[in-house]
Amino acid sequence: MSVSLRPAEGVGNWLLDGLPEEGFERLRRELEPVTFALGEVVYESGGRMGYVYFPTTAHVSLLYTMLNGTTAEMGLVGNEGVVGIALFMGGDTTPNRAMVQGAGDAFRMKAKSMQTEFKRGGDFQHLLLRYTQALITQISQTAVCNRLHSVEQRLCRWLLMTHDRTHTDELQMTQEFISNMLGVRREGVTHAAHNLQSLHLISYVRGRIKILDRKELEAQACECYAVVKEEHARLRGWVARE
Amino acid sequence: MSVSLRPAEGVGNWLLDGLPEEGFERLRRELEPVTFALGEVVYESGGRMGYVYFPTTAHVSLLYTMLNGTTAEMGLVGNEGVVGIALFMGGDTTPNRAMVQGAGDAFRMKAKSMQTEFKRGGDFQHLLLRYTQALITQISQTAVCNRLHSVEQRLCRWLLMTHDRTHTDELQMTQEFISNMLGVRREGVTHAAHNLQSLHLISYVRGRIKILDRKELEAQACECYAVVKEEHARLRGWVARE
DNA sequence: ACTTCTCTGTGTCGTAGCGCACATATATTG
DNA sequence: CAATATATGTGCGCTACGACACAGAGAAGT
Repeated sequence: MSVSLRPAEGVGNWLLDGLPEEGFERLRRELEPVTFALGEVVYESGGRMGYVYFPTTAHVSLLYTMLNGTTAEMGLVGNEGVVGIALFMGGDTTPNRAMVQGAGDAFRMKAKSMQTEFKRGGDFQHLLLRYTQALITQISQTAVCNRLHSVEQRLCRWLLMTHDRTHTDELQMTQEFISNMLGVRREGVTHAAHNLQSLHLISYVRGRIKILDRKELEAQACECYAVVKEEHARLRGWVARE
Repeated sequence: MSVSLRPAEGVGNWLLDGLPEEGFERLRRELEPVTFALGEVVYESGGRMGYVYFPTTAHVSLLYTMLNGTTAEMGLVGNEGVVGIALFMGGDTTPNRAMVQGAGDAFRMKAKSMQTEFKRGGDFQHLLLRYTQALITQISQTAVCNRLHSVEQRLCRWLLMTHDRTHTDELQMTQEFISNMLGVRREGVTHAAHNLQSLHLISYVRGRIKILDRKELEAQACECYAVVKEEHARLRGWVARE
């Protein structure tokens, strides 16, 4: 009991690592490692959700597809959170789709187990709900951001959010892909990305984007990035570190 | 015990009325009626939240103000829900503001009481969480809607959402006000409203808008209205009634 | 009745971003 | 090493919407 089976740094997911030892020990039997490939669909809109996923190195995009086929992202989940909140919120499904945006690993847990654990009502429930609130902030900010900010500002914000959930400075994604996330044309992304490249904030070739100057990217992004990041930090019970 | 102190139709708020008798009896001592005036600020961004509010005839807008002063709405709460979810989600505050958009009544409950009741974990918690998920859907849909749909479509959607939370066919609000909700210029609203009036879907004069043809408004609105409405219905455990 | 305010209508102009068409450059495959 | 597929660059016309400026038409106060 006094010796943890969990590596000192934790398993790599904030929610799991935020648990006290005893809480984690019970949960760990329910966790099963999985690997996600780029583009894999985690949940289909309205579809049955058999598991919740705690990303460690993977990250997952929450997006909505309109009747006419156009898409836009409303949230992004990395190792700070969990994919599948509807399972413990009581809705079972959601009208949006979840898609792997960065290949990598995660732990999954059966829907049933999650619901049981959630109902216990202790630290785990607390963590999950606080995370959910942070996600709500993220989605809310996306709503206003989509309305009020330019493609270029939003691209900066999006690159930063993605970079935060990635372990390298090189993101693997095409402009076409990004356009589906931002809900704009591919050419719009090309244009904005071109600008950022000529400012030496990023560089890219065929589906590989390198982040060159995070600081400047943050300066070019809209305020939304900072708002969401600070709220995530606050809800983790931390003071954001400079 | 067998005789309810609650009127047969309920108190007028879905969450409160969704509770079984015993659950409600305990809660009712904590509830205090309040009246909201149009434009009243319920919560300031980041401000202390002393109460949660269960609207009955009032409705409240959740909105965000950018640094440059422009605003946009991300959600709307009427008698189907509760204002102040951060209090039970564990965040205590949110970065957005809540403002009364339709004058009327509500019940309020002290933050502390709410947290205590929520922790009991029974039906009340269940209802609150399911409502929260519906709200998330609403905000999500607003995010994609803001990105992909025209001012006129969004105005239709917004009028319908507001009408759903109002007891009359006459809404009291200026175009200037609506423009702050939709995150567009006042002239943009004037233009769209003008169109809708010439199609005889609405009529208006100086801050009074009459809904003339709901059915057609729904046809002119984007799909977002229906998606959110159905999801609300589903999460109430009902089948949407035609 | 007169002034003042608030709300809505309208026009002009600038720009962001869309749709489409197509050129170019880099991978991948046979 | 072609041939083909994929990713990015670019130009053009169009539309929605922004910023600004001001006119007219109820309300509301004096």
